[in-house]
Amino acid sequence: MSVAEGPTINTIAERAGVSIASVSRVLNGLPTREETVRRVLRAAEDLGYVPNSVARSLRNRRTDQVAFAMADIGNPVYLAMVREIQPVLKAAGYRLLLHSTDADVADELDVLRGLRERYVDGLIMSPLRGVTEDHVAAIAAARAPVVVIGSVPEGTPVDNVRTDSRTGVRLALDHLHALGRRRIGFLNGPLDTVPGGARAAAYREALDALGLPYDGDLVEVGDFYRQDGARAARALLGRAPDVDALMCANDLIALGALDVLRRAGREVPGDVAVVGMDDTDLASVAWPTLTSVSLGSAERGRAAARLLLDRLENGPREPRVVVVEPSLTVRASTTGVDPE
Amino acid sequence: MSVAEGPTINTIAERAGVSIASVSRVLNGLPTREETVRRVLRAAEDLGYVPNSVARSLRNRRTDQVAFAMADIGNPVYLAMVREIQPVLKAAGYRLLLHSTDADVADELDVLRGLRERYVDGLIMSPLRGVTEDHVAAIAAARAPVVVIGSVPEGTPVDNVRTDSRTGVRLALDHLHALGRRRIGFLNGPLDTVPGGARAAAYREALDALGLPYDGDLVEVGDFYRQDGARAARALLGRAPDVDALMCANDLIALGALDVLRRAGREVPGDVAVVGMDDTDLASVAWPTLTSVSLGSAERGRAAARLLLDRLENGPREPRVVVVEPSLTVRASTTGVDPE
DNA sequence: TTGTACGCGTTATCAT
DNA sequence: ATGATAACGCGTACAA
Repeated sequence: MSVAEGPTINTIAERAGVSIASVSRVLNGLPTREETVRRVLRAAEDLGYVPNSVARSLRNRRTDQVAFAMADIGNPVYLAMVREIQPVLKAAGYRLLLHSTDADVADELDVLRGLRERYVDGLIMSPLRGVTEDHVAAIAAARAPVVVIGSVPEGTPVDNVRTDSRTGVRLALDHLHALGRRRIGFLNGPLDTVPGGARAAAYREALDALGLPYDGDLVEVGDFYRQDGARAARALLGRAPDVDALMCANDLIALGALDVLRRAGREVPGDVAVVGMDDTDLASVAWPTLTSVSLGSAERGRAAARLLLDRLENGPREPRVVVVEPSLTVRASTTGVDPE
Repeated sequence: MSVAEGPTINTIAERAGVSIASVSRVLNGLPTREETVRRVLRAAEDLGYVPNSVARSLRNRRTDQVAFAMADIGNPVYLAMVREIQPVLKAAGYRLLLHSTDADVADELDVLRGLRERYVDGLIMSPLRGVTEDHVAAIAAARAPVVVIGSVPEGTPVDNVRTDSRTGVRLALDHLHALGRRRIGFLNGPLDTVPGGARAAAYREALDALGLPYDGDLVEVGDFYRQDGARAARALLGRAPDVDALMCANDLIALGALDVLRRAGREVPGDVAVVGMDDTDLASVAWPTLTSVSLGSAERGRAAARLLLDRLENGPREPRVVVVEPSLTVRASTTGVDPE
């Protein structure tokens, strides 16, 4: 509430009867005569002095801030990432800034261009619709290190944390096949998103590998949210009532599918087995609990934070790629049995 | 990746053959001779100039940043708040900084004291264990406006957004009573937290109002997470097998209770009705879907952001209090019927 | 050991 | 209309 001006090193210098240089030295622990140290510290204490971080940033050319730009804070995947990123940065003395781009490419580019204002020392970004030429250009002009979570075009000079959703889909379909399912439907997200595109290809590949035919009636595309999943599931069930399993491009879609199956009186997994993707917190809350492909969101967040810190502390070096392996968390929506 | 130094107004001035004052004027849209404007803009364009936000902050004494400090990003309640706060701030031109204090009072105080570094223009804070004298002192010394989400001691000079969990508990118990439940258990969070304490009192009051006796066997205290809820539910069921309803201090606790009831073969709501609190996303995902007391997390977040913006834009004024009314979202865990 | 003076990049005041 | 110059608060090379 108070609007009083804060004390600066000048105020302290005056009060302690020394120069601002001495004040600065004492405050930064540089060798100083004991008497001077005492007087400065005393004055600083009395005045309740706290260094101005903005001035310090200007002088030091670093803000001790890092930003994380994601599509949508509401998505549990990004939440899992933030949860891991935050403590890593905090431990290293960085503050975390959050950008929500609403999966809007223009917004993403704004964030990247904004880096030139130097309000952060680095950025972790997870672009939904992929890294375009514009992204690459903006990253190059950014003058601050960027770590991208998600796939980037071959040869893009950026630190990069990715997963292998292809293998992820494969794990899921293998699992379903082993359970005897042969009519495996696929509820995907938008094809113009990176995950959507990759998962579409992966689905066909996995079918091939299993010797199952591709049937367009078994595929439905919507957005990545629960209602879209419900809509898609309804459509697919109408067209292909004999479907005996649903592979979903993320957990939210799977939840929507579960809703629809329940209302339609189809048993899960008895009639239709369901697999989600991302293995979010929701998977263990759903009923039946949801078998889900983990793409290591938490690990990816942590890895990205570490890559960025390393770059911030050690400067330029070869761009690095970290790949997080997917895994399958089996729950009741495919086996009928809940893991402890 | 590049480490090139960025152009400053000096660079531009040189290139355009004018003084830095003119550059600044042009860039800030102050009246300037057309010829000068053209040359400056041209130079700025050529050089890809972007103003340095740190220098600007130092000069303007404002950072255009606001922080939100919460106990735990993992908690869906705070997530709901962030989701609302972010767009409001963004629209007003502020960046959002996130602090996770792990419900640690010392951490909260650190954040408040940190305000004196002036790295943000304002702060929204949601202290779990209440506003202590230390908080009040730190807020007063902060030299940046603070908005507290949660209750604050009477007369504390801070903008404040609160809800009325007392009424919230009352709504839930009325609902359960109307459904014929008479042995209503209570799974609470830690009593030394503000929500925990308030809800404990509210539970007794509501029982009184309904003419139901208070029975210590029907009350269990744990932490605010799912496992704690499960533990508490187990204990309570052991002591009072005749319980016919469970009021839970938040949704996570309720989820834990649902897990236990299911394993124990108790029907929900047939044998035991369950009510959660906070009405998070999880409530509609759970099975059965969870009746939950909404404490307006989203509204509270939005209100807090607005209060802060108002204070930032209009300066000192009387501290204000916004109260968000609770409401009950009825779902299957009490009625057996899903809404819609 | 200490003080003076300059630079970090902007904005704003005051002459001209 | 424009330019020189003084802040904003801090850190440090250099001189004393």
